[in-house]
Amino acid sequence: MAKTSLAKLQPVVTLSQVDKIEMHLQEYFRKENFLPGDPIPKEAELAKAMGVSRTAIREAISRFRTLGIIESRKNRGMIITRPDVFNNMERVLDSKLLDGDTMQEIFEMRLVLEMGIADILFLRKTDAKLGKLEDIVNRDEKTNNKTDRLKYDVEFHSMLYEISENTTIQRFQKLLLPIFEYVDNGIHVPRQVENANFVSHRILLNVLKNGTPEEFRNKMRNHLMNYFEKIKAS
Amino acid sequence: MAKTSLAKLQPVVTLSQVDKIEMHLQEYFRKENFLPGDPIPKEAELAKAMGVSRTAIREAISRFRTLGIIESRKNRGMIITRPDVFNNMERVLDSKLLDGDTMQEIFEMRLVLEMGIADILFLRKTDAKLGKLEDIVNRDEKTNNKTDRLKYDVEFHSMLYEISENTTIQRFQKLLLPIFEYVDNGIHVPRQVENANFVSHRILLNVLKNGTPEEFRNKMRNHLMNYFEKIKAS
DNA sequence: GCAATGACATATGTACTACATATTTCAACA
DNA sequence: TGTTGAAATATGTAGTACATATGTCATTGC
Repeated sequence: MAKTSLAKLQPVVTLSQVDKIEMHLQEYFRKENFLPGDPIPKEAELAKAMGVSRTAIREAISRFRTLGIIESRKNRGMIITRPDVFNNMERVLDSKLLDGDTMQEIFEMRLVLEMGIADILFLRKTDAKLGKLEDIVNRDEKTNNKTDRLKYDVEFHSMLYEISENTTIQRFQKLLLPIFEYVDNGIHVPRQVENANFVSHRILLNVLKNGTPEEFRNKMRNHLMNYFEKIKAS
Repeated sequence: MAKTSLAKLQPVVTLSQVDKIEMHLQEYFRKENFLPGDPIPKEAELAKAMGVSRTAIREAISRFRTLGIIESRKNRGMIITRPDVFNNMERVLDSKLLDGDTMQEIFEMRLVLEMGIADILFLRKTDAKLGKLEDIVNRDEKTNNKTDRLKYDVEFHSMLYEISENTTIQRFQKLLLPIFEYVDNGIHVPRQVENANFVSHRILLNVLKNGTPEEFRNKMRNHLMNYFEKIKAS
């Protein structure tokens, strides 16, 4: 037999009935310009209109519900809802089914975000927020308890995201926190007073107060250096 | 009536039967240490074991299928699958139900990623990849066609993500491309030969070849300046 | 023997019916 | 007028039956 490349003619995909219903509904919602809050037809009506059983309709609708596009209030009908972009990622992450490589990549994504957020921070920083950040740094410097310091580390970086005022990025970061615990395993470094190059939270704070985005990015890079060293190998 | 804050004691949430089944299954899969590829019990068996109808089981399973955690092959049973982190975000984005603010925030996230990816690029760049990037720049510089230049712009930035070799970030970026078209609307700037500060793709390429991550970040910042100007107002 | 054919078992997909349950509506009643 | 309660409504759950695609295995024919 000749050495053929079958991979290219894969997508013959036979759509199931429910798949088709899902597509039709999606199209319907869009064409009729449904907006969040709008009620959609009853299950029975949809079933009758599309000539299929209520069972199939329910399964299709169930998908939209899982995606957060539709909400159904018992006995009152269903409405379109505004989905959360990262809605279901939570459950996927929680499933512990992601492979190590993906986890590692997501971890990298966090590093990238922290490096890149500098400009936004300088655009949005306020005295109030900087004050909160300073509180965290103060408390951090006062403790020697290992778990406390870990906690303050998380708080510090979370606060940075909060200063960005981008709730989507914040949400993403919160979602990812459990992953850091997974990947962080063993990497997390103690306060590095011994390392001359180490950039502390205090330094980052001061740069954010009086410095420039460029400075901040460079300091942040040093602050996260250990992680970059770690991923270089991968 | 006193001015009370009822908001805080909302979460009395009555879980539906299917919700409970979903939780139980999730726990079951984890405790039994199911891995991708493993077959799970038949619907009928699950229904009997949990003392509920097959209907309810099917709806719970349907959620896992929507999330990409389970795959069912007709008449052959169901197996655990490795979910894609951004699996269903596609459908959510496609629903056009996200509000403008969220879109804007996602757009910002892209800027942040592009700014922060410099270090990874320098860690992973190869001559082959740089060659491809140069090809794109060459073709870009040769054309004056507006749509072509837009195409090359997308290609250039996509190629950067590719150089990062982080397929998760790549996937995320591809997912977001349609959003850029939405938000980009009217912002997208023509080749700015007239602007002395403007950093071209050619410059970025050269810095990536012979410069440092710090330089690259600064150049990239200038390259994306127009967008930052735009978001400042928001 | 061995390959082709076909019957059967299996498990998911779809359909239909019935009833449970929570919410709203609205009329009856004190 | 305000309360109560019955009817109507629409989703949630249960159960049954059958369709359909896949795999198994025995039968058939060369």
